[in-house]
Amino acid sequence: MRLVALDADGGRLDEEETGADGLPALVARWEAEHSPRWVWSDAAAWSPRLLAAGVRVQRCHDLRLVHRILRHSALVHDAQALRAADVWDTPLDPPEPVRDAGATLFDLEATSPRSGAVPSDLEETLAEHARQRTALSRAEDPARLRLLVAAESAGALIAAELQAAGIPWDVTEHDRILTAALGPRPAPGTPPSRMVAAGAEVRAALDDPLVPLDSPPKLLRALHRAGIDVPSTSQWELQQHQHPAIEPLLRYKKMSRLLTANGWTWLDEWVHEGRYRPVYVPGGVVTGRWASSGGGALQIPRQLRPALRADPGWRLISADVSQLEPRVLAAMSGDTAMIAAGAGKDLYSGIVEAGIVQTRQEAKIGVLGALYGGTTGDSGRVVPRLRRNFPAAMALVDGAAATGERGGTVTTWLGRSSPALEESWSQAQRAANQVDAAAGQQEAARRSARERGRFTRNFVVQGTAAEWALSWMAALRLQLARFEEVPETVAAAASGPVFSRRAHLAFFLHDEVIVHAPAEQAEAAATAIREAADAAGRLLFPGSAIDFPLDLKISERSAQK
DNA sequence: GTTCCCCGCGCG
DNA sequence: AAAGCGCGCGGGGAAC
Repeated sequence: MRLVALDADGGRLDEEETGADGLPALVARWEAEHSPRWVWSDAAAWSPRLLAAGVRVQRCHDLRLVHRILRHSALVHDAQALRAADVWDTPLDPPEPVRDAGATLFDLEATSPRSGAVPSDLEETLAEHARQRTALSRAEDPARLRLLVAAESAGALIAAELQAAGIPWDVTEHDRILTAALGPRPAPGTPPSRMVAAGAEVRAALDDPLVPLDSPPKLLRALHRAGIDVPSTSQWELQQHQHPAIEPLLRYKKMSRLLTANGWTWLDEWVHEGRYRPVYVPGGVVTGRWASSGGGALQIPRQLRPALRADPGWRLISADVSQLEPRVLAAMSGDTAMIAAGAGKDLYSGIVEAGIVQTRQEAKIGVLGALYGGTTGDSGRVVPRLRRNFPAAMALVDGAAATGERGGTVTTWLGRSSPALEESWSQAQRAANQVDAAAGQQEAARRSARERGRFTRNFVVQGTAAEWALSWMAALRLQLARFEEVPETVAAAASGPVFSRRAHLAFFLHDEVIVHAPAEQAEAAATAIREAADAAGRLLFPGSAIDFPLDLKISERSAQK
């Protein structure tokens, strides 16, 4: 394969050829000599093989991810050429981890580039890069879009690095939690003892020795037969009722969830040599949030947090942002009252102290209602008060909702736009507005419009929060990469060649990061996390008084909240 | 026998 | 307690 060096205007400066085996060494040399921004087809395809060889790059431009932003962004006016190149519009997940070691027939496929992936040959890579450069240079507000492009690309590197380093995971502690909750690990195919016991209690209370507790339709019929009149078997419906079967059933459901989602089978499949290596999917959510694929990385139950444990002589530094989304909304809208309510403290308490609501819980429900479009219950009662006290913030989300109800497109702070609607949606709306439209048709169209409005209302805030989080992690990653290496004697070998001797990101969850660091670097890592949060705030909202306070802890074990 | 959808629930 | 947004996953069971 060939590497080409380009100048700032896209002109060719230099090029070099190498075989696949020589690639990491050549990349390492160019990285050291030029510190370039690597333009490549897809970090998810290139980065893992470099990391495995002990090579890390500082910056990249991920053509696949950037393409998906630019082709939809309302800030890009001249996108015909980009949209025509639709092989680049690929949502492809990273390759499946090889689960079946016996599948030798497919070994070749597992190590070669992914079938159906974006092009990776030099000419098409250069052509797409040129299209993206053109689109960016002609965009409205190119500076913001360039921040987004850089942040999204940094995210692609971080996702690959998080997977390579892994989360230090204490199998013994995980087993202890499972055993305490479920009973000792049972033989394969048999349920654990405490589930068996809870199941027996439910069946006795229902006076029905054969109820299949794992089949919602059958369980629902059995509940009805016992006189428990619930519309579904969900826990919050069950909690409304008094019956001796309810308590053991809820207990059974909790245990069943833990066992099937994160039980011993999960442990065997996903934790190896003390590391859980989740598959992150940057840009996997329409709003720009990350998704995950396999292992449920973004749904690790809080109950299992104690199983995250630093290697000997290392620490975990976990930090989450307090009320990220409302703060992002306050900053975007420049709502001075809302910014002031959160300044240096808990935003919800600030709303109470400003005399807008009585309790922190009310403040939280009201703010979530504002972000999600809640109209009923407590949230519906509090939102109007927020609308009076935070007019700019509420105007921003109300405006986004109104745009969505009309079928319009909304755009995040840095330029990611909501996906286009199906033509059938607009047709249904038009049809419902004809004089002869049936009442049911009109009601369905109104409901669908309101749903779209709630989606676009939330999109601008959730999407901008995702941009803030990417900027935070990108700044943090570069700072951590400058830390000194610690001696081989305290290396965390399981973190792999790039990360075993230096503080590194180990976990990310929307508004939370965990860094795994040698004990002597823990304080410095904590400082870096705080500085990166401040930097992200200034980068996205220069001149704004908004702050992003962190809840940060240094420990050997990740504490349960 | 395989594929797809729904339910329910974990996370933010 | 959920509600109002965004996800992934396992299990059951219908559809193919």
